[in-house]
Amino acid sequence: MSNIRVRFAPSPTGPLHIGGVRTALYNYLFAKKHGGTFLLRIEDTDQGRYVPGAEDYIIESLKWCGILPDEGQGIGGPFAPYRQSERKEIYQKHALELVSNGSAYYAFDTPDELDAKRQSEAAAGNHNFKYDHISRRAMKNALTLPAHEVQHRLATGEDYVIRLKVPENETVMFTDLIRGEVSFQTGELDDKVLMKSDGMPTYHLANIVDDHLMKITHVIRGEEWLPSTGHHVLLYRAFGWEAIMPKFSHLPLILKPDGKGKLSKRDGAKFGMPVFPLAWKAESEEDSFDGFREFGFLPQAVINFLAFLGWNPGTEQEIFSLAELCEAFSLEKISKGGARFDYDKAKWYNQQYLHAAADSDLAAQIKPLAEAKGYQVSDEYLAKVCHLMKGRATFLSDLVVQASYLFGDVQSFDNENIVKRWKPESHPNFEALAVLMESTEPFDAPTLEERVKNLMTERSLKPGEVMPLLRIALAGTMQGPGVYEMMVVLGRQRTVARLRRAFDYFDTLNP
RNA sequence: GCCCCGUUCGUCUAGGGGUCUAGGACGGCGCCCUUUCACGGCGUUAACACGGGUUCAAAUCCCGUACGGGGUACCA
Repeated sequence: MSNIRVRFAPSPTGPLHIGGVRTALYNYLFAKKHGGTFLLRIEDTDQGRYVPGAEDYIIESLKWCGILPDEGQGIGGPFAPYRQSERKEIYQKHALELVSNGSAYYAFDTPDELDAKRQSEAAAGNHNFKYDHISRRAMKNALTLPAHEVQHRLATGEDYVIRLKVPENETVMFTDLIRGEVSFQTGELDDKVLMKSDGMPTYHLANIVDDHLMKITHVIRGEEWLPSTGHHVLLYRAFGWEAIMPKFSHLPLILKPDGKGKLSKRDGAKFGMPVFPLAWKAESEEDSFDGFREFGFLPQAVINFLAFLGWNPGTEQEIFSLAELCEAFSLEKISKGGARFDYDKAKWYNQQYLHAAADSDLAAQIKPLAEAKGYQVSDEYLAKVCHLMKGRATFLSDLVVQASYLFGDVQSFDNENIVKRWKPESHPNFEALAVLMESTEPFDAPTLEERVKNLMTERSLKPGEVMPLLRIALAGTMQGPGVYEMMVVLGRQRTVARLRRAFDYFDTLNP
């Protein structure tokens, strides 16, 4: 067991976005590759954005994907609690430590005052007001106020925040495992709030403290965090942890299919595809979504697809099981540029996995779908249907939807093709086929094929004038599995009855 | 605006100075298989953003420009 430790640290503000799932996946793969530990931490420091149910959703999603954490919220472990709202005192203590060593300071400017300041600055032509080493000299904080007044304000319970005191003129540099050296001039960085007036830490403080305390060795997160990593390094420095801080890797973003910006929850409806792993039910229709699972995706396919969205092993193999991904994964092979969400590729992966899946496994998975449609069939029968249909299905649901005629009577006939092909005068020939079916023994595909071919020869019938009509009689459509295979699955009784009924119906179209 | 990051076929990508007349996959197109639809097989389409360097040699290294993305909150 190596001491590699990584974390997935989502915020429970709603359903877990597919980009978040990929971040979790890469963390999981990296941990497994190195025999390390993958942990789940819930970053719920924003009380205002907390959404009930989101935490369970996150865990359910990881479970569905098969990438459950080894440690963390919902699992437990030596560094509990793993929910940041339950670690308030820890952050408070650490923030105070920074205040006392001069790396942070109290500030009393209210949100309203800051807004007003931004507006007045904007009116004066400065559109990028920052609370930084220059502007802090003119604000209400422990750097400008006399010590006794600061004490008084604190003592009387006035609202305050603690801000990071960013040095004026330094270069802060770190090595990103994906991007190489990245550096920032501290003069460009603002004095980030570390502790909010409600007593909660901001992400910036909490993630540094927790990553250190939880002995995280590698931070693998989205690119949206790259710009604030300068602050994070400054924080490690302020705590005296810079020499042992985690290695950073910033993942490229997943972009909209049209490439215009990062993929967002609204893109699902816009492009007719899922952007969440599982369904999410909110109060409004607009905020409720179906997930990959509800669309009929297999989790293995989603994982394979996601793994390849921004990563590539450098070989020409495209299909990878989770275990193979763990073996092949490396951070160095992650690409730097953002990757568009390629839904066609996702569907292709699903089709590949569907095709390769065992009939019985598929049967178990579509059973709820079949039952929901009111179909009452045995597991064995379901497996036979899967065997017939899986080669031409993209989604799990296709196995049920496209095979409706295997579960019940034909719902609609392809009348156009019937009219084109059916000749009432050959009804006797088709009746002869039905009679043939009644006696064919054994009732299997090779035997049926042989007998039908013999009969066609005897009566000088061409396959083209027989097979399409048999197909339509059994399935109603010109599409589907082999005619003889369908007959076997339907069984002798249903086949014969269905044929006779259909031929009578055909007569009514072409009298 | 400012800061950070990025830029190879339509898309995901391989490529880490010569083996690149740039490889694979998805998509598209065509053919074969099959008197269904798919699967499958074969073939085809199509890219190193631009401009300067460095070098005997650059898709690969450096600089600039353009374009794209991200960040710029008492959100994460």
